Amino acid sequence: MRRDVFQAIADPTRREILGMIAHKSLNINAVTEQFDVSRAAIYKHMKILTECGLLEIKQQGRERFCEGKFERLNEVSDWVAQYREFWEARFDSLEIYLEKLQKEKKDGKRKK
Amino acid sequence: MRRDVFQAIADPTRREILGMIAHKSLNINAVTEQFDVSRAAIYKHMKILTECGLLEIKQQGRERFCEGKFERLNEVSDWVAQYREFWEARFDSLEIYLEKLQKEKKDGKRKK
DNA sequence: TATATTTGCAACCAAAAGGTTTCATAAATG
DNA sequence: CATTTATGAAACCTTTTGGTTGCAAATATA
Repeated sequence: MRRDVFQAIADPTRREILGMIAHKSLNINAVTEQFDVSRAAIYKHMKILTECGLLEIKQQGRERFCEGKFERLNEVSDWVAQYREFWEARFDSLEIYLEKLQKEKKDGKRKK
Repeated sequence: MRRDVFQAIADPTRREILGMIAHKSLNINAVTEQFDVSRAAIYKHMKILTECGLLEIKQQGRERFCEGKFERLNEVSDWVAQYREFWEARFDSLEIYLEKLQKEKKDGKRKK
């Protein structure tokens, strides 16, 4: 069975899971509650995410907390980047976009 | 059937196809020659790429030339970008990376 | 200790994905 | 006009995917 990052993020449920645990690690039941599929289905998605390094599971008592590991997304980022020159406009404004992101980051920290 | 960019680029053959036609549009047979699957299989991949806007087919006589349309990759780019802060190191060096890219672009033009 | 909670995983299923062969059609060529 | 070339697409097949139910094991808790 193929198990790479591109395949992992192809499924919308898996992308949602990553979104949910990005800022706060959750146990498997907590994640399951957000969807209307069974725990087993969610568990399988998590296994796939784990197998390709996008998620890490840490046991704590009888619970398992899921934590996002986003480093591996650089594979996707790199792949997309090689085509960035083909949608030039966006490419040219990336520096501005970057500055905006940095600013937002600072503002976020201030609020906390 | 689901037909979004994430699903489209999940298949390695489809990613290869995009790579092949990025710089030079090719007809369907020319693309097929690069793989060891049937023309029909490649045609199906191309149909998927077309349906989600990553590829455009232009008829010219009895041939159809395939041309990459990479704008839609910004959907992927945006999705990944929201997690960039989680692999901080890369984020911090993005400006440098950008400069490098711009430089390479200029060098490329010079060579031609 | 008996019970409830949280999880791992097997067994099973329907639909989707990726592939094939085959045939039809349209355009270019001898 | 007959033939070759390039393609579109149907019919069919196998494997993968995403989902289910059910049960066992481990860890809290009453």
